Amino acid sequence: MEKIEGSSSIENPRPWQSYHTVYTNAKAGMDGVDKEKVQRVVYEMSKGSKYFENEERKEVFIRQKIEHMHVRCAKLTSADLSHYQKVADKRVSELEVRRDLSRIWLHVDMDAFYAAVETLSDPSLKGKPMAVGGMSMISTANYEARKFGVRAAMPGFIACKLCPELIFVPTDFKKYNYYSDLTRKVLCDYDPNFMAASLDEAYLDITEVCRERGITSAEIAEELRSRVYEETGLTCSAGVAANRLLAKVCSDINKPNGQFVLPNERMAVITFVSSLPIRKIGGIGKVTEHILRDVFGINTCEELLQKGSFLCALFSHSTAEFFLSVGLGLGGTETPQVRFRKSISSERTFSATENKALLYQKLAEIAEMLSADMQKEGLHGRTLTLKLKTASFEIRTRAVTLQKYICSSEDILKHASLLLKAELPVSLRLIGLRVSQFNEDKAGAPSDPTQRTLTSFIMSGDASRKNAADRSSLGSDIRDHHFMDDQETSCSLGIHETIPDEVSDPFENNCVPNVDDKNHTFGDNVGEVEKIPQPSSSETAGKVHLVETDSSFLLQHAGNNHDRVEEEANIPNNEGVSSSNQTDQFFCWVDNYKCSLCGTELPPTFVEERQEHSDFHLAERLQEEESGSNSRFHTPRQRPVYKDRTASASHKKRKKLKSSRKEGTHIPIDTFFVKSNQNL
DNA sequence: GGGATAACTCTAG
DNA sequence: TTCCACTAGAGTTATCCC
Repeated sequence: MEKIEGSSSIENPRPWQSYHTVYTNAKAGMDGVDKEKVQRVVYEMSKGSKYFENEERKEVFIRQKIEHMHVRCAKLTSADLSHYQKVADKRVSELEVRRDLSRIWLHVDMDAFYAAVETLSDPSLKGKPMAVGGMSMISTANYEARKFGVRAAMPGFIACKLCPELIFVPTDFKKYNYYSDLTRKVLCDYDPNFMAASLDEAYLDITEVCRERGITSAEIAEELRSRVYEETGLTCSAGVAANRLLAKVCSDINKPNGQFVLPNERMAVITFVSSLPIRKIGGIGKVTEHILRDVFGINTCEELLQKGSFLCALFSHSTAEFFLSVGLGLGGTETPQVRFRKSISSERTFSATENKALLYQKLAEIAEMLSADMQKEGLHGRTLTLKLKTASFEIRTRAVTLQKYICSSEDILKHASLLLKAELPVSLRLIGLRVSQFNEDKAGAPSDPTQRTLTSFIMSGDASRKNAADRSSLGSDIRDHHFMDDQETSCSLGIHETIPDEVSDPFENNCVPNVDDKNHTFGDNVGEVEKIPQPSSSETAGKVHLVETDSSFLLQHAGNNHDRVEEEANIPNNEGVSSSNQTDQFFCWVDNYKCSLCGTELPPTFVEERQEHSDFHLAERLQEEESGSNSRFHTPRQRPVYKDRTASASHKKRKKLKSSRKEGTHIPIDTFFVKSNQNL
């Protein structure tokens, strides 16, 4: 999507070629697929939709980030580069010292798991293109369907276009859990401490079983796959290597029903990763690949090492280290002990609506579902996060940390309603709720978050160091079999302001619809994780940060509901509403395209973004004026309550300025390099 | 300066 | 005809407060 906006089919006869979807990376069973055709169909089916427009917006921001990185690269002097080359060399040396070739890891991955299970249940599906899922989204597709370009995470209606004969089968997680359990019983014989990554994937340390039985890892893999087939009738693929990251890459090489063994020798590893595309690495997704390729010209893992100086110069320590370790073919080799879940959530998509009663009804339903899940697990948490997806696919999250641990649907709904209320009016297509910061009492009785526990007291001493160490030894997506003990989560004795639980509750005065109506259109609430209550050592009382950080908020709400803003935020009447007029006095769009103040390019079609952008400059100017008079910023904060997000106009403006991630020239460049799987 | 918190982003299955 | 899910973890930045 390099230049979709404004381009016609005459200017660009193949606009789909630049439409970056997640469907363009290689996937097992899709070698012979006509990729151009798939891209064209996906593009044709998507263009013009709200989803597509949002993808365009996201693409613009990524391009801006890439531009910023180009600029930063260009500013690096030879002295800088020389310095960062030394930094990179030192880190590579340190990483090399830590290379561990003593363990043998096997990654087992069931072939098209859900589809294979459905075919077992209904043999008439054999040989026919089939997908598990529905019109909105496909969970997985069998290999016959993949030949047409149909794949997981693809909307069903697009899949239909690619393969009109496609058979849809609804998901049935009872079945998948049953077959997953059968498989895991086999895995236990090879590594009782195996790490399940999902229902259909697991990592096994087969070092001991190889040694005890005196056979090779290839033989173990053959035997294991054969036993899984005998027990379940399902095929799987396996990868064997010295660490989990490489084992996962290897399991994909001879898929389906195959295996690949990478010898535990340094040279073999180095040779293997040298030509390996970075996208094959778990943790490097569409965006990271895009940036590494466009900014640094990096396509293979070897090039990560070659460009080490640039990576160390432009990325955070942990991110740069991850890239270098990938270049060296390093990954996790230790088996973590226990791991606890850190959050639990529930979200549902529905037809977009701005009907308040309907939105509160959806919220109530989700609160019910979440509460039921929490009670099943005996979980109580005190941070509640509301997730919203607007009709235009914009994602917002709003969170509150409470003084007490909650798990009842009433408590969840009470606080969630307050968060939602602050966002109204808005047209939404998704509402989600997440609870985190669980208590330590596994029996379920909420503990007092203000009281320090012995565990947290002991563990708090080197919290940050231990967290860093954990990250380097654990694949974060190993989430459902052995949860890491994260009791060392940092804590402090600092006293913070907290939300009184008896806070004035507008929800109680709201007309919240009767939640008895269970005939909602929500899909199955599926959880595939073995959940273990997580202790929390965070002992400080929470505080509220309900101040909007999205620059669009002030504008949106000032424009849509300025009465409320005026009343709640005490903002002068014309501050938000007429911002564009004020801005026009010192700001314009050069060539109707470029910001006269900062040079950010935004096409005329990006109406909302341009509005946000101009208001950003207005806010910036106002802030300058305020800081000149030096007044309100030094006023002590009031005790925070829910209305705090609009309690102080100056406060709000300041926060808005600093965290406006949508504002082109002020976007932190390297904020989004997440390596959730970096240690596999 | 550092811990806690909030918001956002990326990734994976 | 239908028109892009759900769950979870982790990293980064900004802000507040001590």
